[in-house]
Amino acid sequence: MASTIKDVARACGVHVSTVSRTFSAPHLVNPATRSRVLAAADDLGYRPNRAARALTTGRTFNMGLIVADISNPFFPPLIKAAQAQARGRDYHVFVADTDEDPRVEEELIRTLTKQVDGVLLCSPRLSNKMIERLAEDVPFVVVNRRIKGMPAVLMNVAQGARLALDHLAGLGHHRIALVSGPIGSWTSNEMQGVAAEAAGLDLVFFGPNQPTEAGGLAVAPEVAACGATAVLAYNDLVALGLIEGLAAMEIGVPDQISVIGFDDILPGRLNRPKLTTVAMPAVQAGRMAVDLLLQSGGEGATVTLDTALIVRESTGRAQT
Amino acid sequence: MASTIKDVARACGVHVSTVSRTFSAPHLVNPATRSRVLAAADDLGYRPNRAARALTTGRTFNMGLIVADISNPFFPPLIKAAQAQARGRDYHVFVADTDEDPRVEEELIRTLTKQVDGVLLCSPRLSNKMIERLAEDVPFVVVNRRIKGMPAVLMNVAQGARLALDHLAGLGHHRIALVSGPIGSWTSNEMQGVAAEAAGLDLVFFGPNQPTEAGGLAVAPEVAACGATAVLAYNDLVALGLIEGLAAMEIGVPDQISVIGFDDILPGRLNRPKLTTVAMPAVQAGRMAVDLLLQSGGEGATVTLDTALIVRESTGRAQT
DNA sequence: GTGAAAGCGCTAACAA
DNA sequence: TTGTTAGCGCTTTCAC
Repeated sequence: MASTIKDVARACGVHVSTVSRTFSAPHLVNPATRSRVLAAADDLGYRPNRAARALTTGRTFNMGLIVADISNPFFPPLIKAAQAQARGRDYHVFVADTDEDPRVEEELIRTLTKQVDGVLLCSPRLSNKMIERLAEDVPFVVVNRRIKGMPAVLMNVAQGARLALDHLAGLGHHRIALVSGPIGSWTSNEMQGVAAEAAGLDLVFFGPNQPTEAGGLAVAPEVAACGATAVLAYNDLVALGLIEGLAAMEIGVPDQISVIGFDDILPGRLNRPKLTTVAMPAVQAGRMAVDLLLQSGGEGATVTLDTALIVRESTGRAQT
Repeated sequence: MASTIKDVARACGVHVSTVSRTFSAPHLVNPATRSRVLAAADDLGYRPNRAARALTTGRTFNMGLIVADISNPFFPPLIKAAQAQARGRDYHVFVADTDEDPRVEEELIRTLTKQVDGVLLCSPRLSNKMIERLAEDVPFVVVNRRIKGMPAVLMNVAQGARLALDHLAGLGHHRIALVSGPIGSWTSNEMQGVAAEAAGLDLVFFGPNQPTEAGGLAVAPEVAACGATAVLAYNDLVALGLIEGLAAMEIGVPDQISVIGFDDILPGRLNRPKLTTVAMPAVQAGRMAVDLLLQSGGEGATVTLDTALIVRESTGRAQT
């Protein structure tokens, strides 16, 4: 059913290499022949087999996109954007979910390696050393993590955290709970870094936590008990879980406790109260990651994207 | 850097075909040789090139998953599940977003065809005729749509709609607004079919609408004005938008109007009031779709998955 | 049980 | 401008 270059060649009485040329170097073939070939190809519904082509050229026109959890609402917009950008460059993208498991992540990368021109690693859970090792076999662009000498798309979490802390301080909050994410998360570390140098604030640290609603729900009692009047959560999901847990204890947000999340995901925008959050430029990040991967020239380039505080309804003046 | 079958062959002094056999038909090779080959392969970090293998075997161990909008919260769990199931079968999956554009959808399928063993079409926007045509070149499994003779994974929307309507009737609602989705949506049609045969209920129809929060927000005034005491929305996003629009008009849910959505997406679970909804088995659908695609025997098999009403907080007794 | 040879669909020198 | 040839990495007869 599916026609090959041979069929086309036979159909218009030329050699296969001529057909090949019409597609990969059209200017090298006689206009008349070219149009004959094109007509025949169109007629047969011929499409070059990209995998076969890759065997000789070394370029697959495929890329991998590896992510810890597709259903974390933070990722879909990023995936969508990356996928769209890739399509614009005639690339297909393998999307793989590691289920937060480093072993799965490693195995996925290994099996993908030969089939792609590069892979986008989003918030990887693998160690730096392992990533560096794997990078010997396939080009990476890392999103949300900094690894020396490796192209990366970073979001300015520190900036966002400062914005958030300033906002809270401005509302009269002093004792603030910092609810972090999983161990080894780059984002978490950045947040803590900012917290460590925050002057005049009394920060209480909680972690590690699952980066999910459940994680937030679980720490809610501790957070409530610590005497903080505000909390900065690892991400919106955690923040939302936290709010829910607080509500179960009849603690109102923002009346009794203010809550800020990170990411700006859809559920936060729809929540009541609407979540105050640090918006992460996921769409832009997806696009940039693809560009960085494809412009082989820019080795080691690191892009840092701005974040922004979006004040909505989950933060308010500290109760006195 | 990346080693091939040749490298392994040379490393342990056997012919490439022996190495090939060790991986694809281990029982045909002498145990002693086998372990020598395996050792060498491991040593060199050899991984078979799947694309090259596909060239001879005709099986790529790749599949495509095409979806209209990755960032619609309904899809990520389905994608994740499909991806996980595929991984368990040693398959990789190309995920592509069509941006709701049929042309993009067609082009994507065409370029993917040679590179995959089959494709999962989720809520496709293409015409039946076109899908049937494309199916000549690559096996499909369609999700959320019925096309004669084509394997499909359906969710029992009609059942869910009946459940929802019964629930509302039981709460004393008679005049119920039906807020539909886009034109030509299979799901919308199913819902309307059920509505048409609902006895003793006074249904008011609104549509078509965008399948988003904005769509719900936009119809809120009309719905409020129509005198209905309850509404069945096309999906959760629409329901959420509706609730927000109603709130803006100071109409309380469920005190003044009850609202039911479809899908059971995360934002609905986190919303206040928590959304009453008809849960769609997205995870199961993703898994089943993969299974259907892979069990080539089951041609034309159609699976219909049950839906379930999840009563939460957005529905209550009709006000009298 | 293992090697030799052909071929999958395509590209890339090299000739003609 | 076009055809010839070789080969990408792998599998699969077919001999041995």
